[in-house]
Amino acid sequence: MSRYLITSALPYINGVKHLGNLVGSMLPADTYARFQRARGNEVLFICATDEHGTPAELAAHEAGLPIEEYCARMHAIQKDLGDRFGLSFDHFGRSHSPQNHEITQHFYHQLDENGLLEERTTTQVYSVDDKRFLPDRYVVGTCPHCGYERARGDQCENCTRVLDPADLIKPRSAVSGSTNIELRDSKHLFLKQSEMVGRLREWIDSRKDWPVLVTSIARKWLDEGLKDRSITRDLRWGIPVAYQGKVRPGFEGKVFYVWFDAPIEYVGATMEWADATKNDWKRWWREDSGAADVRYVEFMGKDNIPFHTVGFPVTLFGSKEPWKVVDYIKGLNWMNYYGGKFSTSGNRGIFMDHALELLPADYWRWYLLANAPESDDSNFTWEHFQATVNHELADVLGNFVNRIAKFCTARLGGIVPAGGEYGLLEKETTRALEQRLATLTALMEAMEFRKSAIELRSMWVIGNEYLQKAEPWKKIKTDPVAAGVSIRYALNLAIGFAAIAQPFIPHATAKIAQAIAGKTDSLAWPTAIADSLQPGATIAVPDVLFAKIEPEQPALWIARFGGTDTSKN
RNA sequence: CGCGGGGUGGAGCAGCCUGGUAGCUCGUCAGGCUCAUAACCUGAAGGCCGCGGGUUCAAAUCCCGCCCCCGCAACCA
Repeated sequence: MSRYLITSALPYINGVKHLGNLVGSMLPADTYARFQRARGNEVLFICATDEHGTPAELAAHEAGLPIEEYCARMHAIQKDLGDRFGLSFDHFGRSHSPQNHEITQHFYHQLDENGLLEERTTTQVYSVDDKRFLPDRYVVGTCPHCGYERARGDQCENCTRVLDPADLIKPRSAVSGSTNIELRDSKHLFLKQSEMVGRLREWIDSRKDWPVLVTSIARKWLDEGLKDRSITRDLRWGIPVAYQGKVRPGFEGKVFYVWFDAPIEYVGATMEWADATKNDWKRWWREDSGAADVRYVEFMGKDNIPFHTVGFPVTLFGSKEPWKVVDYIKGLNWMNYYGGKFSTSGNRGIFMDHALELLPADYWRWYLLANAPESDDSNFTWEHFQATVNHELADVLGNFVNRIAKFCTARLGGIVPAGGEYGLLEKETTRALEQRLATLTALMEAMEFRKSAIELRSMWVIGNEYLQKAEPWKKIKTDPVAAGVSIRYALNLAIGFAAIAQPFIPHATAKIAQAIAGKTDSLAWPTAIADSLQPGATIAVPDVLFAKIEPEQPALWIARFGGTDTSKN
């Protein structure tokens, strides 16, 4: 038995996540966690909401709630949605937890002790009316290059030029619109990443098996020369720049930058889990406390890769303590919606709560994983979604289970038939399936979900082919024993199909296992196509596993969720 | 010359690293079956593998140049 620490990129707190976020990290991570558990491995699957930063403060302000309450509510909503999507986190924490305060401040202290922090004064935009410093992107004004009037302080959307907020003509606050803004000096802590380049490059170069997407992004940053990075911000909401209760002099009213404390929350959330369940978090994170044999896998969208290949490792290495660092990074591209980005403000795309109002979680899980943006960005369309669900889930898998269960019930009273031996057809079918099972297992091990889905579907098709050749509906008239053999074999296949599909569609496979085998516990990952049903046992016909999406639905959904307008949001 | 990813039958993808009959799903057409969610199974048509050049006995695959699409450029997360 091996031990797997699996983390998913932390969803940001400021709203319900869309399907692109889901397929970009949480869902593939869950599928891998379920697969490893089914194989009998010890798994700790960690996720959390990322709660700090300016957007959270502004979203809370918009909602008319104190930031603490806003985050608590949004956390509860995201946790509930995750549960309903079947995301099997061992713990879904909060980056604002006391545990994360403690461990973030610990890392700060270690980095400081090791001489990797430096105080520097920077000039920042301050909005007098908002009584707050503004991140560059929250300052808007007229672009000095092209005259675009709503250029952001970091970049002009119109001419794409990179800007400095001081360049803007007639700058104003994006928060309140106030023009009463000024530049103020502010002291911040910089992490001397530049001193870590050699160590990081050595580490990245040693990761021979990482995806190109991941190493190329990481190398790009190193090649360009790592800049020292400010790890503090002038905000109220966040983790204070303090250690053991004492605020660093001159840093009153400042907090750590979210990108410093967010990855640390992987550790923080593990501490939350350990406190809640009386477990030992160090066993998963400290190589001097038993974590040396842990395989640590991180899942994230490509936008997150720099922070996990550079930012977080700098923190861990810089502490000069024996922390577990990531062994493998599964980076995913974007899933687009009709060729454009999912967008909250533009009312484009599907969000987790809306998705579940329309259809059960497994429909979404299957479609998203079978079309996961692994080698390239992928594209969501309702037409494709409908075709995928109807054919692969309803017609191929659902119908296979349904036809054999109904036949057994109608002709044999739902009793698993005894007697007879498997013949050539069964043996050939088993051999074909076991070949594919070996491939599937390797693909799952490699986190190739899209290809795994193809393999799964191929195995289900073999089930239908088998019935077509075995023809129990004919044989039952002439050779009841042979018909019984076919039915018994096909029922066992249904259980096997449920076991291998469980990481993808856990709710439906639980229904299959319950109806056919009366099993309520989760199914183990099979190593062979084996008989698990007792002859003489009673089966039931499961309710329709996957109802079809009606032909007229896509047009209605496009009207509701957008889909024709691909202009920029 | 900023960086990265991609361009393969009507649609969506695999194959490229480790050159050697171009594979899968949907769609289309024809047939079979009738246990089943008007489902399932079988077969067929359809591709100068973005463009140009090079290496080689042989290039979708390796090399060079060009064109087009997407994303990212570190104080948004």
